[in-house]
Amino acid sequence: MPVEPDPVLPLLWRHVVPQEAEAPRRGPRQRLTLDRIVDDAIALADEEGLAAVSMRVLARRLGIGAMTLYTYVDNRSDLVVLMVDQVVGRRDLPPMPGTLRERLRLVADVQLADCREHAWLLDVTGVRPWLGPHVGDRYEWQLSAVEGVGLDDVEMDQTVTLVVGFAANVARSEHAVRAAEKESGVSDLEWWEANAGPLGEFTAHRDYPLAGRVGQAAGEAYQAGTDPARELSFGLERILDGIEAYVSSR
Amino acid sequence: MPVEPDPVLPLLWRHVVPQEAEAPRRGPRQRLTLDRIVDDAIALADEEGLAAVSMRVLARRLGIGAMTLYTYVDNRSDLVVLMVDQVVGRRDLPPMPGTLRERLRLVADVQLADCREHAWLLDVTGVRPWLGPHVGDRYEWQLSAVEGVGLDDVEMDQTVTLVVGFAANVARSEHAVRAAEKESGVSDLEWWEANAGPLGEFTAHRDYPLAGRVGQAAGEAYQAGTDPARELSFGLERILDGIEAYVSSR
DNA sequence: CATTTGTTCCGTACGCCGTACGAGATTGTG
DNA sequence: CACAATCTCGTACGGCGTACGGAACAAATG
Repeated sequence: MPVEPDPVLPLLWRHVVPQEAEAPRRGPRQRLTLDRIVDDAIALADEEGLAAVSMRVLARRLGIGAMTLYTYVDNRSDLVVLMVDQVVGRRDLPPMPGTLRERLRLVADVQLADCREHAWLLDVTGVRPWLGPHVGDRYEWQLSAVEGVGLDDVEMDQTVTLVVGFAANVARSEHAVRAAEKESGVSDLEWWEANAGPLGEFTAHRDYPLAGRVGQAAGEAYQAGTDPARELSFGLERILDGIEAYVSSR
Repeated sequence: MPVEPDPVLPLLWRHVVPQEAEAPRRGPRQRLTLDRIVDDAIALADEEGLAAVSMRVLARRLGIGAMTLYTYVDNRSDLVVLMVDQVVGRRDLPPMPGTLRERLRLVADVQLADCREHAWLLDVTGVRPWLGPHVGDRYEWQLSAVEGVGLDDVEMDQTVTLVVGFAANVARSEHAVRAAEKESGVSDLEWWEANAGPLGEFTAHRDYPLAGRVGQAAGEAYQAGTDPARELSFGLERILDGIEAYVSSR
């Protein structure tokens, strides 16, 4: 059985390929644009999380019937794909600075900023990469940071993946705390105040010499929250050291 | 309003603290053990994914009524917390080898293996870390890899986070492909065969000099799938280079 | 012994979810 | 004008988590 082309692709690339959208179609005009719908879906996800973007809630927000959404989009997961590409396309990508180190730092900063502003991006799974034009633009821009430094093609991809993945992990750990607070309705600090006692009784039955000491230090450092960039910097600098060493060794 | 202690904690630590579980309780004995329930939930998640672990389906698998599950667990998210700690506790942790590099490689390998065998771990979000005894054991073990090399406490945590997070990202990218295949019912290869044409028409309207070249090379390298460890090695070795350089510079 | 009390078990029901289906309204085409 | 295609959207189905209440049961109490 042959596989049909994915119907979400023409939607993703709708602004790149003007196509025959100009041909007048029968029936009433659509009252909304797909851009408007996806923008509202993004706003909703920013405010309430990806799970809150249900077809009914989004439709009500847009002032249309729930099923009307399905005349714009085949299903919910296609909508999420469109959201990702559209939100990635919003950021205009600064020109690459001079040194490799500065370039990769910029790549990480941009990724972290996007994931912080749209934490639901971290919840998007099961999407084939490299689908939409803006994601393509982003990948192209990221690769331009490591072009011409002596890496082969596969290594370029792996380097970008490494840096971008690390930035996403930083955002993910931040997001995990917020998500837990939101789900339970209890702030992180309140939770620890209420549970330090019971937890202490339990851990007393086991030995956690390192975890106890280090966990506390890391928790305080995080709680102090001096520089939000601080969490990023240690890991990122180690990664960049490793990449620079590799590049200059060739 | 004071916050109550989290009722999932006694469940998590039930095997560590024998507590008053021995006291005979009124009413009929519970027909199942919590361990059995969580084990079945883990098996179900391994087979069908975390989303397939619904209270009804799990209860049917266990041969009990759906609502009976709530006499063992307060709610579904508590069940997931128990699943995580229990599955993390299954692996027995090998002793740490001699060099820092070997140690961190082992930490990464173990993390990757767990995430590959139980890909649903990557879907677990909103869980406060450091909750259960086995997660604590794991963290203790991971920290022992970087103990005594000259890092301060916060740096030890960041180093472990860096390595573990990278291994998880490798598993995540593998999982993303499988998840997309499962959701759409179309294998990755089939999808690209069916969509290479349309996608080519779209990308022809835009310039992706690097992304086109590198994406193809990376895709082929992945498709060839020579050594599964290969994907891990490049990024991990760069990270370890960076960590070693930092450690020896102090 | 009988009664009370706290548990376990679980059927029913409510309000969510994604979405299949089909009826009516609206528009361009022959 | 009639026809055909398209948009809009109410209804409905099967899933989800889980609140609630009743029945069965076993230990504590009289």
